[in-house]
Amino acid sequence: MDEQIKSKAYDPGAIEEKWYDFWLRNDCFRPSEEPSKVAFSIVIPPPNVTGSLHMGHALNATLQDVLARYRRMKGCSVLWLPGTDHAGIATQNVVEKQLATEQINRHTLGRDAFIDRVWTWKQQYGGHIIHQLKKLGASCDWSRERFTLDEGLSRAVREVFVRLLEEGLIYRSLRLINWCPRCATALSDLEVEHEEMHGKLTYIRYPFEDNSGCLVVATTRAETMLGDTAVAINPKDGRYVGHIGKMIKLPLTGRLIPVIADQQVDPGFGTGAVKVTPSHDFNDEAIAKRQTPILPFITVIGQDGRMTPSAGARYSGLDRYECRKLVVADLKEKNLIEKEETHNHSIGHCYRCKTVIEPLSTVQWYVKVDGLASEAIEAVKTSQVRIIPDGWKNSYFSWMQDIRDWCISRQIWWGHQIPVWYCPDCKCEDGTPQSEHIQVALNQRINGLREGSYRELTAAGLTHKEIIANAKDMRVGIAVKAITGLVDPTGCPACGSKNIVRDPDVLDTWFSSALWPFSTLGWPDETSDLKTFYPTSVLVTGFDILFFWVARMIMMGLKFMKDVPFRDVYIHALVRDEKGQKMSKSKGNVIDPLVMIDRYGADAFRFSLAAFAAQGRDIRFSEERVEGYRYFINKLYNASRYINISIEKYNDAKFDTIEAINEEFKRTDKGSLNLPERWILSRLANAASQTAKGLDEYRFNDASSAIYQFIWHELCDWYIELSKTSLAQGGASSALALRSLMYVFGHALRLLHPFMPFITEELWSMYSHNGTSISMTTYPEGLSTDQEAEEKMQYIIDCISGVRSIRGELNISPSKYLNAMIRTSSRAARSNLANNYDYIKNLARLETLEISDVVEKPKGAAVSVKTDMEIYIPLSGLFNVKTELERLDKELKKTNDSIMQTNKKLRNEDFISNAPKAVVEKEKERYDELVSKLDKLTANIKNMKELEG
RNA sequence: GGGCGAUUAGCUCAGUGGUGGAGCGCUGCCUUCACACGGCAGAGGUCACUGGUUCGAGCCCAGUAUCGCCCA
Repeated sequence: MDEQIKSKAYDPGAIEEKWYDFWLRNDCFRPSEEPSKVAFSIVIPPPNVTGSLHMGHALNATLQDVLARYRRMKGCSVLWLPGTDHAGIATQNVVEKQLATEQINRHTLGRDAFIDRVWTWKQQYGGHIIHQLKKLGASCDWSRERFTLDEGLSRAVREVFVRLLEEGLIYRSLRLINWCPRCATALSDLEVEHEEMHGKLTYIRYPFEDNSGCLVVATTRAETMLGDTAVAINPKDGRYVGHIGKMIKLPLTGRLIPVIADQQVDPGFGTGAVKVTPSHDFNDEAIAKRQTPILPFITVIGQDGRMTPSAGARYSGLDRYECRKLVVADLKEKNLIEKEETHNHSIGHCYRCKTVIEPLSTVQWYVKVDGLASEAIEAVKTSQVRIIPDGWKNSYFSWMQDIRDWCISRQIWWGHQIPVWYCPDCKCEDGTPQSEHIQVALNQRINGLREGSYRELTAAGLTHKEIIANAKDMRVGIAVKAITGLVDPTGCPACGSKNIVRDPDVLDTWFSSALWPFSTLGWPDETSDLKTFYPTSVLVTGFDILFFWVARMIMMGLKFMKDVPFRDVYIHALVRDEKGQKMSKSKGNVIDPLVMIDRYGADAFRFSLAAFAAQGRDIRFSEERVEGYRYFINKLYNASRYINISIEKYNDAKFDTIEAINEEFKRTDKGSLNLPERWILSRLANAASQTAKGLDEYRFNDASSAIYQFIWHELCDWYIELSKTSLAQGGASSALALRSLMYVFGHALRLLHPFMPFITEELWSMYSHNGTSISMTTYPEGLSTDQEAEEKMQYIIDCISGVRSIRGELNISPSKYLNAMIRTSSRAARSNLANNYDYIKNLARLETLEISDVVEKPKGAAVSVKTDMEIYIPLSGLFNVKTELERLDKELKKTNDSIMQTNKKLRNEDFISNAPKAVVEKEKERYDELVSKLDKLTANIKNMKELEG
C-alpha cells in the first residue's frame, strides 16, 4: 500500500504542486481536437496586470474552473482562455512611482523610453496573478494566454478604431469631461465614483451693477465664482423674475455678468438663484449651452487642479482648495458672505486614486453608443444573451437606456496610442492654418518658448523634428482634420506633407477589453479558434463590471462579429469579510487567498467558495467554513483509506480496475444485489443528478452541497458502516461489497473532481485504473434510482435510528449491547427486517433481535414508536420510568399537533375540492399514519404508567 | 431624489405555493476496528411587521420598519 495512505490525516500541501505539474505535462487543459466534440469556451475576465490574486479573483476563477472541468468531463472540447489587461492608468502609476524614487519622471525620460520601462516592469513583475491562479488549480489553456497590448490584440484595437472612426461612430468633441488632476487624464463617466461628503453651502451676495441691491447665491465651491459668467433663476420663480436681464458686478473680479432664466434651476435649492460656471460644472455647462448666444466659458482651474491666470493674479497658481478658503476670506472682508451652512452632497472621485475629479472643458475622443446600445439591449431582451441571475437584467437595461457617449481618450502613455495623425500644413475649413490649432507644451524652454501653437513654434525657428522630440503634451483643436488608417501614414494624404503629428492620447483600457472575447481568438483574422469558440459559452464575472465591461463587450461583439460574445453571463457575488464589509487594504480586513490555500489547501478553499456562491449580492467569507471543508476532505481521505485497507484485507487476488468494475455493474441485475448496495447506488444516482443539475443552472452551492451530503451523510455515515457487516461475512457478500465501495467511491470522486481537483486526483491515483487523470474521465450520468430500495432501506434506517435514539436519550453507553424486539403487523416489513437482520444488529449494536407481529410487551422496556413498527428494549431497572414517560409524552404531543394540522386540512371542503388530487391523497395517507402512531404511543404510555403505578 | 436587494435557528446562510433546511456553534453519551479533523443522540423557529390573494403563503401582491447596494 502507498505509504501516504497510512497516515490518518490528509496533508494537501504535499501533493497539490505535483498534480498541477502532472496535468500540464499531460496536456489536460488544451481543447480536444476531436471535431465531434461540442465546443465549450470561457474567456477569463482579464485581471489587471499589476494585480495580485484577491478573493474576488479566487471566486471568479474557481467558478470558471468548476465549469471548465465539468464540461471537459461531460465530453466537450473546452477552452478556458487566460490573460491580463494592461490597465493603463494603474500600471502607469506604478511605474511613475518607481521613477519618482530615482528622481526622474516620464517627461524627462521621453515617451518611447518610458514605455520601454513599463514593458520591462511588466516582464519582471506583471502577470504575477496568472501564476497565482495555478495554485488554485485553474485549468486554463496557458498556451493561449493573451495580453491586451499583445501584437494581435493591438491589431484588433486598431481595426475597430479605424472602422468606427470611418463610420462616424468615433468622433472628437469639446465639452466638459471628468478630469482627474492627480492622474492628469480624462475619465469616462463610469470611472467616477460618487460619494456623499460633508461640505459647506456658502451664501454669497452678488451686487447688481446699478447698486439696486444684491442677489444671494449659494454654492459649495466658492472658488469657482471666479469663473462665473451668469446668475440663473427659474423663470417661474416669482421672487426673481423681475431681475432677469439685469447685470451683476461679480465680486473679486469686477466682471459684469447677466441674470438669466433657465428651466432647470431648482427654486428650492439655496436661495433659488444659482451662480453659473460653465467651465467647471456639468449643470452649468448645460445652462450655458441653452442660452443664445451661449454663455462665455472661463476656465479658472487648470489640469493640475490649480487656479489659472484667468482666475486673477491674486489667485493664480493656488490649489483649488486653498483658493476656496482665500475667496471666502476675501468675500467676508467685503461683507459679501450672507451665511455658511453645513451641507451634504455627493462629489465625484477618481476610481483609481480617489482624488476629487474636476469637470474640465477639453477636446476628447468619444464613441457614439446609442445605436450600439439599442442592439445590445435587444440581444438581452431576446435572450441571445442570458443574464443569470436575471435580476441583473433590470440594471443592465436601465443603464443602457440612458447611456451617454463613451469618452475613450486618456492623457497617458501606457496603452494603445490613438491611430490618428494631424497635418500642420493643411488648412481648416474656415481657412485658418491647422498649425494654429495644434497646441504644444515643450519639455524645456527652446528659443525662448516653453509652449505655443505648432505655428508659433515653427515661427520661432523650431523644426518639426525638434517639436516632436520635445513635445511634453499636445492638444489638437477639433477643427483639425484627423488622418487615420490600418497602417501608419507617412505623410498627409491631402497635401503630401511629411510633417504630420500623431495624436498623443491612448485609448481607455476598457476599449481593448471590450474586444476580448474575439480579439483573443485571433480576430480580425478568421482563425479556426474564432470559428470554433465564438460566441463563447459563458462569461463569469462580478456585477461591479457589468457596465464597464459586459455591456461594452456585447456592443462590440454585435458590431464586429455580428453575434453576441457569449450565450450566458453568470454574475457572481462580491466577497466581503465576515462582518459584511468590503475587503480593502485600508480597512485591513483583506483575506489573502494564498494564505487560505496554504492553511487549508486549495481544494477546501475552492469548495468553500463554490458553497458560498449562492445567487445573491454578496458573500460573507468566513475562515471557519474553510476549516469545515478541510474536515470534509479529511473525511473523504479516510473513507478512501478504509476502502484501500479493505481491498488489501479482503481481496487476495489483484483487484480489478475501476473501469472493469464499472462495466461489471452495468451488466449486473440490480435485483441480485443486497439492499444496502441497491440503496447506495440509488442515492448515488440522486447525488449525480442533483450535482449536475446545480452546475447546469449555475447553482454552485446546490451542486456542492448535494455532493457533500452524499459523501458524508450517505456514503460514509451509512453505506460504509453497512459494508463492514458484508465484508465480515466473507465470500460473495464481501466481494460484492468491495466492488460496490469501489464503484460508488469512484463515481463520487468524479462528481467531486470539478470542485476539488487535487484530492480527487490523488485518491484516484491510488486505485488501479486505465486512463491517466481523473480529469480526463467522464462525468457520471444516466444512473438510475431505485425507489423500492430507497423505501426498504429507509425502513431499516428508521429501525436502527429508533434503537439509537433510545440509547442516546437514556444515556446508554454504545459499548453495552442491547436486546431488542420489533413488532410490526406488516409481513413485507418483517421480511425486510429479517433480510437485513445482521445490518440492524451491528449498526444498532444489539445482542439479540426478535422480529414478530405478536411481540409480548416486556415489562420495563423502553419503546420507540414508528409508523408501523414498535421497537422494545427491555431495560428493567436500567432506566428511569419517569424520564422515559417524559420522552414518550413529548413524542405524543408532537404527533398530536401534526394530526390536528392534517385534520384541519382534511375537514376543509375547499381543500378537498380545490387542491390537486395527489396532494389530498398524500395528506390522507399522512393522517392515517399519524393516527396509527398515536394509537401505539397511547398504548405504550398506558403500559408504562401501569409499570410506574 | 430614482431604482434594486435583504430581513428564516445563537452565528453565517439555502429555501422553486403543499410536513421549515444546511454548516458552524450549543447540550449529553462514546477513545468504536477508515476518520476525535470522528461517531451517536438531542435542544434550538412569532420565517421583520401589517394587511391582502389562495383550499393552502417563509414563498405571490400591497404597505410599514430596519439595513445594504447601484444610479443621479
